[in-house]
Amino acid sequence: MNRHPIAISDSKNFYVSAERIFDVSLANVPVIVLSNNDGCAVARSDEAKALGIRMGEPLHLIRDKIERHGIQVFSSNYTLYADISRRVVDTYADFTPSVEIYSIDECFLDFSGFRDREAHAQAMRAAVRRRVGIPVRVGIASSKTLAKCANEIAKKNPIFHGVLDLMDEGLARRLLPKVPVGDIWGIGRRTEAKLKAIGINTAEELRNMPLRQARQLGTVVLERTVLELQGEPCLSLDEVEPPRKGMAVTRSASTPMTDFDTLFQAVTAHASRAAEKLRQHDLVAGTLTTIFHTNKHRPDRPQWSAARSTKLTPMSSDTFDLVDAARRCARAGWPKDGKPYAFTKAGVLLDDLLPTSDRPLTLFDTMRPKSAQLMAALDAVNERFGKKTMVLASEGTSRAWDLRATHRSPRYTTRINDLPVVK
DNA sequence: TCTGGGGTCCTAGGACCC
DNA sequence: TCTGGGGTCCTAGGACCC
Repeated sequence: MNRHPIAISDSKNFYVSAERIFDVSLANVPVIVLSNNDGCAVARSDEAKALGIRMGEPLHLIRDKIERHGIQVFSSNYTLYADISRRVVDTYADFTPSVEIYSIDECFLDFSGFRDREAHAQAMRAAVRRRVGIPVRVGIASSKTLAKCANEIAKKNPIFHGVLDLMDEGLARRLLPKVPVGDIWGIGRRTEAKLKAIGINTAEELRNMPLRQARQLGTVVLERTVLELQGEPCLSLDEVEPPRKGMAVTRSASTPMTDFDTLFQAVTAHASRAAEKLRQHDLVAGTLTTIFHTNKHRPDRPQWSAARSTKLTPMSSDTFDLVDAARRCARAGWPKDGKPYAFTKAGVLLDDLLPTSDRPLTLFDTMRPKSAQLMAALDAVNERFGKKTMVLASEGTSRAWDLRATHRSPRYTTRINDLPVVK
């Protein structure tokens, strides 16, 4: 089989490493970076990990430790991290023709064609260290999942000096029995438990699992993981970033929201931030959803969660439209049974995103059905398709026909399905 | 009035990732 | 008192149409 080496390079404790670039006094001391709301630790230096600070640990539970050990604490600075990330990617690009950005601190790299892959990876590491100041580790294998395994092993065993090449089957057979099944990319807590229940505890054991059984236990996703562990690539290197499908603005509230006005304010703020984000990315949204729920960490208190969606017609990135839609959704989800709920989280989700330039023609504005707008929309269709055409509002309703009668339109009438697809 | 199957689209929920 | 935020993909089941 023709096996192309894929590398994954990830930055060590990325947010912490980024902060350290600008402050040498942070070297060799415990450092943590907090989540958006300063709620919990999302990045930890090795020293902080050694003190037992866990990923996602709430700040209020570790105040003691911070005090006692003089741990340096930072709020997250995503603008900075994004900039550092871009510089790291630029450096990778000097070492391979093909880079897939997987996350803010990880890239998959095409490593085929290099005679000494390990030396090449070491040279790349040194370059990133020198030019950007970030330590990275590299795993190499014939599939993404195996490369992630290699990276994981290199991360935990200093003897590899930050680079492990698992293209060699003999080496893979020696090392994979030592990788816990839960450490494999794509195996989360649920699947780990299911696998352990049937005696599969390591990467080596998972790789030998019958495909049919894998599919039955964990759908095609698990089946792919097994194939990938066998060295058969199922996930290709994807250089072009796929268009985004949805986006979200959600926040936990420091003080619970118990009355509707307070929730209204939160939803309003999130919706206008969401509108900003849309415009930043030159997108419009077709669907808006609001969500809010009570504190799941307090099951002793009355619980409520609500999610309500609405279609945005026309598709929009207009702050006013989004705020308006979000408020309507929130009102629809607000509890009516009079219990004293304390909401601690609210959010606005946007879906069915399209680039602004691809915004489809709006034929009927259902919120404000004015004949002038209707005729303007039809004129836009005519102009676009170069023929006299009238489009039905939808098949199976008489509304379009009624409109046609009302306006005595001289235009032709065409089924919506017969029109060219507007993308 | 009863009986059928096939296809598509949509949605909710689960699981996972960084 | 205080417990992150932002994503993707897959499946099952219902609605609807022919």
